[in-house]
Amino acid sequence: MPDKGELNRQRIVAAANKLFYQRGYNQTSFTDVADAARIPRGNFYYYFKTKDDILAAVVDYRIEMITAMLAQWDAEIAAPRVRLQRFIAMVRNSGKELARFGCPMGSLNIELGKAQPALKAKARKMFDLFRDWLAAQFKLLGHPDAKELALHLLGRAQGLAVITQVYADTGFLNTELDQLEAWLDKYV
Amino acid sequence: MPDKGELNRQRIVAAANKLFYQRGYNQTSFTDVADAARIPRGNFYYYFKTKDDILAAVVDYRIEMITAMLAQWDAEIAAPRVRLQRFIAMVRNSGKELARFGCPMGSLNIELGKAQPALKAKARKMFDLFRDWLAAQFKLLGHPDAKELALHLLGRAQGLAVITQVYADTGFLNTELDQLEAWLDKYV
DNA sequence: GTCTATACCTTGATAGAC
DNA sequence: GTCTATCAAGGTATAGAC
Repeated sequence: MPDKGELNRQRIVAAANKLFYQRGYNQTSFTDVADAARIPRGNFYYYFKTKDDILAAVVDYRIEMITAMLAQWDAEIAAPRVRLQRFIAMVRNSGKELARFGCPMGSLNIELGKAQPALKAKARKMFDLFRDWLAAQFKLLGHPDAKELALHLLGRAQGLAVITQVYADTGFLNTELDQLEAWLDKYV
Repeated sequence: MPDKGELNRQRIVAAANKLFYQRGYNQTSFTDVADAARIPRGNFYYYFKTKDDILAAVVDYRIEMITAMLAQWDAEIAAPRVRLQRFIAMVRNSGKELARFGCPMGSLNIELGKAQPALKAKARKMFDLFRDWLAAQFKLLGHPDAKELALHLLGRAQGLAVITQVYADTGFLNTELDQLEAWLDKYV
């Protein structure tokens, strides 16, 4: 069984993960995270020395989540085309959160990309996971330009996330995702 | 001729506009703006009472710029299809800035959308300008679903901006814009 | 491992002399 | 209109008792 320290660490990462998504990294303070995790501020530094360390742990956590999700899709779904549909279904299921807070991957990368290059490099790895997984599916479907198609789909999803957040509405998201599904069926 | 106060005000807005884009709104301090505008910190408050006031002025400034640009396109270009191509050309010409700082409209809306709803409402108006102008062009081309098409094009551009910033590369941007131009020629 | 207290800095913002 | 001095609040981070 995990020791108490490890449990506290996990609580902190989970709380930070949520806050960084909902408020943004720079808009979340140490105190916010400590309060949410119900860890006294002083004790906090036993687990993480700097705020950047917390972000690194949060990104690692997200990378683990994404990796596990993609592995599960691979295990559950044999057909690449259906796997791609699963990706689109995930975006659709995230509609409510997208409308409120945008894409967790996209918004973090945009925030860090402005003036925190070291942190951004780490955050970009989340994109790499999806890009490579999508490209693998397109390749299985016999597309030589698999990487371009992967970026196309990823870019479409990011654009939808932005519009959905800007207008705080999922209507456009759903019609566009319908079109993307039709495109997958017809042309891919 | 404008009085000195008005000139100072304009200098502040111009400096803030640049910094809010390059660093983000919340990551830009009063001091940053004052230094960039070369206005002593104390004197600063003669022109703007709060940071939100500066943002409001910056958004108004951007709205003026966008409005003027769209009006100029309308005046210079008669054919709606060519106007739409002009929009795509603008995105293409912004490649370098997109790679470094993302889309000025998109990144601001995403940042403010997280936890500053009042400020976000104002920032969204920039999107409205483009959406309505694009919709007008599609309508002139006889499309009953002009608003959907406008949001589609706007969303595509936003998605490209995100991918371009995440990977700090304009290669994908340009190939995708080529495809968008072909789509305009063929299907619109 | 846990927690209190606190140092030290930067922030947005004000007062008031000139 | 301009500028100095300063404030209170909130930020990250540390020292050290328990």
